[in-house]
Amino acid sequence: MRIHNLHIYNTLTRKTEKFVPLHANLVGMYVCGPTVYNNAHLGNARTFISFDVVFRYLQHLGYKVRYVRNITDAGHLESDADEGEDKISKKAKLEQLEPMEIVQRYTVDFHGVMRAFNALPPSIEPTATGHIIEQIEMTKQILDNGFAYESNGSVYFDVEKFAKDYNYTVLTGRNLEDLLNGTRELGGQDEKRGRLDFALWIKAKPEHIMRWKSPWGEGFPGWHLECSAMSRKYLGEQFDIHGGGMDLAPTHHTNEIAQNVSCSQNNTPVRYWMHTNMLTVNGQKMSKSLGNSFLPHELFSGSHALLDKGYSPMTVRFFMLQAHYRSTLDFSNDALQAAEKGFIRLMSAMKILPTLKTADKSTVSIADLEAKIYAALDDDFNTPIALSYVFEGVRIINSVNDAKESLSTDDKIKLQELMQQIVHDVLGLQQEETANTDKIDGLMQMILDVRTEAKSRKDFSTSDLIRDRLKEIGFEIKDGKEGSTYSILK
RNA sequence: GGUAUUGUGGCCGAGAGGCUAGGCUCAGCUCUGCAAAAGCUGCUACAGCGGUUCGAAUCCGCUCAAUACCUCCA
Repeated sequence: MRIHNLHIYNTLTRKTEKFVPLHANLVGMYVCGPTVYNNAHLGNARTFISFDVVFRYLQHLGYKVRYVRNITDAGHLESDADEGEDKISKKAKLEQLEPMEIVQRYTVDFHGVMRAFNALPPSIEPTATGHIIEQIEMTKQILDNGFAYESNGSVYFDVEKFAKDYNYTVLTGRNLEDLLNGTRELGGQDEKRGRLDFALWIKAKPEHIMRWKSPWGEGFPGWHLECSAMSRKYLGEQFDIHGGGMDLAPTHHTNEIAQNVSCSQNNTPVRYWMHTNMLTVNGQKMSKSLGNSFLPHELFSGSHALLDKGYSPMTVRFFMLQAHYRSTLDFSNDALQAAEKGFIRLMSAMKILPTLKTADKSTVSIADLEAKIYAALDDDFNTPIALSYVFEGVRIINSVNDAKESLSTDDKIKLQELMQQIVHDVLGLQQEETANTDKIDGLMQMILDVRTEAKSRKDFSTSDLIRDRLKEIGFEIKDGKEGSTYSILK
């Protein structure tokens, strides 16, 4: 276990607090996953990349982490007022497919996107439809505890009753009265008693495809319930970290807490709530409904109208890590361009690091650099600051390579370990080169030898011709003190 | 309308009462046959107006602007 001093910003307290897990060395973390009725867009990806770094860093520190991220494959209605159609069912009807075909298609898509961004798979990825029994049991328990009521085959959570015994708005700190006033009036024939009440179980209309038997008739679970039931099942009545996008805090997470508390009577089901901020486009939130969302493949290929060219998954991951997870991040061509250059510089430094020559003494302090990087990550996963010090490392590597600074053998090993662990293991950034096979390498070496020979004869027209022609094909030549090297341009 | 949050140099984006964030761009220099790369140096910063303080981009107040939530979204 690494000695550390991790602090996490907790939405519950609106403060950055020292992280102390419930059980030493073990961490339970739940993150709200996607509703698989559509392609995942980049905003979704940002959240999961942010939590991927959290997961990776916790593991790096030596914790045994159980990371649960659900797949919502039922119960998510079009409106939080518990009206409208189930999103999956709607899409299924639209495309004339089985709901499970929709679920399968977009789950596969989601996993592909996560893999492209080098996000580690969670420890458990449970689905809502796989936990109907748990959700029914939980609904029963909440009913028994008196915080829900049945109405015409549906079961609703009684928010105002809950608010008498507990703090319903702990997470957002909002005033309950304001919420009540801000919500629309209930219609005359409404099944709900209170304006803020939400469904635990919803009676299926005759045309509804996805339905299960329950003590209250055939129906399906409410959206908020699955996360409560599954986090409870796999992480217990109280666990360490719960995460999700900021837009989930006021409704989804608030209701989740109410369900957990009313079910188990445990006042604090989650100790640290983490919320990631939104990805914006021209200052506006990227969202499916606004129609300004980017699909990952549009970004990789550059086919989106707002882009000049494509950007690789690792460039995008690097770009996202240059902003803190609790800040909005604006998506633009210029910003991506800058990120791409920076990322390439980082990766080429990583590549020359093992080849550096060592000296008797170091002129730089690797221990200092290490301390600064860990201090940044310990401060609420501050990846932009950590990256700024990683670039200090890049400067050191390049300077040593230019013989302007020197490294002892020990320090070189230390720097290699540090860069490897931070850049690859924690930040999840990796070299992404087009197939660099041995044959290409041998061929290029031969060409470079011919060119070097020409240069030694001061036949610069030949050496320049070789360089220019190779560049046209997509190979860039760099002449260094120790000879020429090549890299494949994208 | 209510409730929040934010406003940093050409762009992105950290920080946060006194000490160069960083990346990209641009200009100059060093190195190099040239180029590229790399290193060094420099550039118009902290929305506006007041206040607290020896000192504020950082705290307080007001104004302006933007965004988010209150309705589906990570």
